[in-house]
Amino acid sequence: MGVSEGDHGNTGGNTGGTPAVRDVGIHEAARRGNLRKLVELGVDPWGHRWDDRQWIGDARDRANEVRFRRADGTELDLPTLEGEGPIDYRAWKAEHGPGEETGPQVRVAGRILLQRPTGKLIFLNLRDWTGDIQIFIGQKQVGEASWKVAQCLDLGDLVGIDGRLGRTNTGELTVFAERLTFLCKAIEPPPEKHHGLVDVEMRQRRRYVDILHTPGVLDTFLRRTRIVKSIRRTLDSHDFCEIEGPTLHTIAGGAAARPFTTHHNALGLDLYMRIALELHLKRLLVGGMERVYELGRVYRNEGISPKHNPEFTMLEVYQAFGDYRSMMDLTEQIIVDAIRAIGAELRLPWGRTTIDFQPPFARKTYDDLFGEHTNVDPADPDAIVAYARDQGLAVDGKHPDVVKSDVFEAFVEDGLKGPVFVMDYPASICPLTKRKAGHPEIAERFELFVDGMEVANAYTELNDPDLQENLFRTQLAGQSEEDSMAKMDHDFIRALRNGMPPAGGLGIGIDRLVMILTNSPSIRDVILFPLLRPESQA
RNA sequence: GAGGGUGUAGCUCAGUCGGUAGAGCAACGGACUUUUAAUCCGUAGGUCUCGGGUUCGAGCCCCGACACCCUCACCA
Repeated sequence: MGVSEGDHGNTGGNTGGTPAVRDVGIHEAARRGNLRKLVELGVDPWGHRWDDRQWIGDARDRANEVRFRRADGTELDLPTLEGEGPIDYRAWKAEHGPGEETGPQVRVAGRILLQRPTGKLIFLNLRDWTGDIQIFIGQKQVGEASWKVAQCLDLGDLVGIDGRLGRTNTGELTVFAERLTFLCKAIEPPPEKHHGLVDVEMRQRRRYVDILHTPGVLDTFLRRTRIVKSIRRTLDSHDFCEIEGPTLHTIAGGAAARPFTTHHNALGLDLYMRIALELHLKRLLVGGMERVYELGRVYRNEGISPKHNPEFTMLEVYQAFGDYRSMMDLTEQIIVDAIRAIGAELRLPWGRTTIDFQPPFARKTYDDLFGEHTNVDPADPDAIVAYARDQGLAVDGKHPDVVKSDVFEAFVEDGLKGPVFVMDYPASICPLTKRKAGHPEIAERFELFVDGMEVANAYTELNDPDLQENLFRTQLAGQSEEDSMAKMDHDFIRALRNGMPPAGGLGIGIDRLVMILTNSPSIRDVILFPLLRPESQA
């Protein structure tokens, strides 16, 4: 850094919360200098209420109100920049004059992204979350007080502008400032103005900078909120009610994953962060909440990858007297509604390809896909084990259906472009699922795959308490207890003994759905604050 | 957990064969009332991620650590 406090003489003695002992970089020193000048002008550098303004996007929408009034009283529309380069608006005025431009009064606020001072005139590019607009600040036009404030502006500061909407000589829509109101100082400089923040690690650690300066980031996260709102709207329109279940569990049930552990001091109780929403929602089915869902965070203590974050958002839905086919229709509607909610087409770009979400999505059985992709008879366990061994998969000591599942995951799932519903899984790997009538070896379960990624998972829910208890007791061969979904939960069994209506249940990984709908290659592109190791404080 | 890659100014990036650390933007000083990544003149800014080693000499070679990215494994 090299610039110590004394060098510029503008950090010492500052009582506005400046850290007492710290090497202040040249950028911070300059900004603190401007901050002090503002204070000397009697301006609060941290601003005040300014909520009677309009969005920049709304101001831009008033562009058609900017008109040219000729001396004879007639009004003309202005030429616009539609698709073309800059316009020589000065020449246009000379041609159509004499006259003057008129435009509506606007009040906007935003962050200074670019500054182009040209002597007694400053152009700003101002941004709020609805868009950008150019500001014209002329020394004569804006008045002495505002001009003095304008001399203290740094990139990244927040300002409010009162002025008239108009166009500059090049035709650019601009607010011609009549008053400048300072709203907040930025002590840290923004990133490089052409490229923004590029370093992936810094983008994640300083998401506030990323959202502001990396193109498309704000849009992706706003789309995420629209998708989530749309999902709630779709479910609410079918009379589902949203609940909040416990996130601290004494038994980490409902899925096969390693949990995070935690501890309650007063109770002296070790607890798990939930890995799924399932078992409590089903208890509510027993309790008569016939259509119920939760949209919330679950935690899995597993590896991190472009498709996995330790905490992620899950939707689980349960519908009394439905089954997995009801859930298939609902899944389609949730996704199609969400795509419409973000104003996208049903044919969505995905990397270098597109994915077509025109319903109905393909529906194929597990065994059919298994046979298509492996040329092995899905009903022949010996052939499957032999195939798995040939392909180098570990088979020793594993239940044949586990081997079949391993083969499916290794050689079928990745090839599923989708969207495709994979239906009817081997019952032995689905301990919470009802068996198909007349086919006890097949579970009424589907998973929705898009580009090899599991996006949704649904069952016809198992509601036979005796069978459920048996499945909890029977560990599958080759599965360690901690890897198994089948963790005994006596209270859940007791709930089933009170009678759970036959039902369909559905789980959707919200982060993955958002990835696909926003064409984001990594789950960390759709999670605001993904887990990172702490920054070293050196 | 295994393998590969990256780490240089506030930011974005160069850095040749191992021989004095570079640019653009940002910053500072100056000029400029219609600019568009404004322009022009000048100035300042570095623990080359960290720690060892080899060498007369290391941003560069070797060893180790840390962080992030990618692939694989566990998982959704």
